[in-house]
Amino acid sequence: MWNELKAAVAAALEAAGLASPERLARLDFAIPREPSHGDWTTNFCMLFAKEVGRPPRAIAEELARRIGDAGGIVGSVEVAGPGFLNFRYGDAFLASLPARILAEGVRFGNSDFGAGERILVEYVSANPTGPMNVVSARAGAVGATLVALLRAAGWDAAGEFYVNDAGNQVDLLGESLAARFAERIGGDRPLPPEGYQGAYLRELADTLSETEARTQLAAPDGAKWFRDQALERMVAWQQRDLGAYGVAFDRWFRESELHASGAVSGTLAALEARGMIYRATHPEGVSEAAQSRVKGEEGAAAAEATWLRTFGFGDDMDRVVVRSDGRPTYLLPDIAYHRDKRERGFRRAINLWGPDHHAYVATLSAALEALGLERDFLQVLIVQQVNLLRDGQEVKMSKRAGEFVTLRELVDEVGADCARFFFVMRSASAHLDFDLGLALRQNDENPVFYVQYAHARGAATRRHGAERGLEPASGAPGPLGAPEEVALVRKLATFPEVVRGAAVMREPHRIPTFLIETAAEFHRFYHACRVVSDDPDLSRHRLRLCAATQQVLRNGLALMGVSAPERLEREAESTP
RNA sequence: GCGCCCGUAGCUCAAUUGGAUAGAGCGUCAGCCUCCGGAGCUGAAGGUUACAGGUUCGAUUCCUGUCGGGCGCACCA
Repeated sequence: MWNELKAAVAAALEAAGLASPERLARLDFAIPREPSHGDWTTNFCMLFAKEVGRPPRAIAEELARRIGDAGGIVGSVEVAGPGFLNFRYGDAFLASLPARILAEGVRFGNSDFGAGERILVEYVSANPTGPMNVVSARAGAVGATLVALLRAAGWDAAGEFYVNDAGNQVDLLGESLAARFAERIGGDRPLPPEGYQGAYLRELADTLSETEARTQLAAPDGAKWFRDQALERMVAWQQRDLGAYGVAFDRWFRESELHASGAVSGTLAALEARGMIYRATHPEGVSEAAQSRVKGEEGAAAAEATWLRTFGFGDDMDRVVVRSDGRPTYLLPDIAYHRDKRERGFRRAINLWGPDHHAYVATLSAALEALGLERDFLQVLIVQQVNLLRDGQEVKMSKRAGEFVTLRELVDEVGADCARFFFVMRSASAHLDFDLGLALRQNDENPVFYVQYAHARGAATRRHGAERGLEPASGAPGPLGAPEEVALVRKLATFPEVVRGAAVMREPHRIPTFLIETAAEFHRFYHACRVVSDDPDLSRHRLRLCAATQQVLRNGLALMGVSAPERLEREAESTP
């Protein structure tokens, strides 16, 4: 519908002699929140009034006269307020919409807006050194929904998990596993001072083949074996937990691949060739603000390191890419990884990071620009932290004490549907309070059930109709008599635009918001309009409207990976 | 000290990349099932959008400052 509107207005602009490529590119439409303002609106007459040299209302009035019906969609156009152009659906279009929705089925809501542009969403990417926490759970829900949204809106999107399997954290993990195995057989191999203390490593040690592990414990290069064992089991564990959560990635990309293929050293060479690399004990490029920091610290400046000129590309100082001892910092493989993404043909990369990495956004963006990638290649979304509550009381999460709620525990307790809906429901950039008690409650405080109930209620109504031999209408559009019917159809009509907007803005939370509103609209309709009645014709048309609503709810829930049950099991009444 | 994110009804949050009269849910109060699932619906009360300026036809949204909360701050990832 957005496309049809744009074409109609573009033609009117052309006819009025006001068209230009720059203006057409900025031409946009929105759905007004106030129903009396129509079904669609655009403010562009106000935006161009100055440069055209005419009052906005005069431009709007001229265009309103020239705009056609946009392929049967638009019933009326009016000029309102300071120069808004408001469009209203025609009755015939609204009446035909339920049938259109059912004909499009799972594709209703999709568009080609992304024009097939390739885009890679990297998310979760939790270090394989311990169980995933609730922030990973949130990132998993948001990331998976974002990928689904981008695909629905016409992008060629893929989801990827970056496995940090090359740093010294993984070495430490292997050492910790060796220590736990030694402990199991009564051997002497102390846990490293910075080692991982969680109970999961003891469990993991128990699954090792005893003979093999004994041999490797004694072998001079046995550390590598423990490292690989620990890594593979941790990654498999992550894959299992995320799978149970309904989050699947197109690829698990390993950092070690970049080292093995020479991509890391190749990236350094490429940066060098662009004159972005120098060796020094101190950074050459430093902002005034960071200057005091550099002077304040003295420990790091013993020997020459290799620096990258990120200062000048938006970072506040240059950064070390190779340490003075010759080992690369984390930054260099990160650059190599993003270079690899670009070379695989992705035009854009979206990364979901935790709040503790937000300062790193400027550094990596600057580094990629220094490498010559497009300025808009990387987009980082910060997924804010989660405050876990239980009936209003904060759940303390301290890793040391081991009271740490994992993704698995969360899914086990509230279910994947509930967890995913709650995480996607709030904008990713805002801190989130997640109340475990509330999520478990199966009543009207819980929006997941509210939406699922609307779907199940539609299904129950259709079952009821079928018992009387009434199936949803399949022929010509029926009249929309009651205002509640019209309101519901209007709401369903907005779904493609909600999907498009959520994808363009990278705001998955708009989907659950829409679903809650749609469910409310359906419940209102259900109360006001008897669906299965003595009038078979009317009954079949209303059953079709139920079916169309279910389709939209299902499509929206599917974007979030949440199920749309045909029936909800009633909670057993505790009263006898 | 510097940087980034956040601040909206008693609580949790929306508000369509600057739009028209700031909306939902919960909680509170008052109503609605002889009828398709009451896990529902209707109504009431609740606001100086933290505060002070600025930009313009128009600001919850953008800019500056103040206050409050969170996170980060040279060869750890």
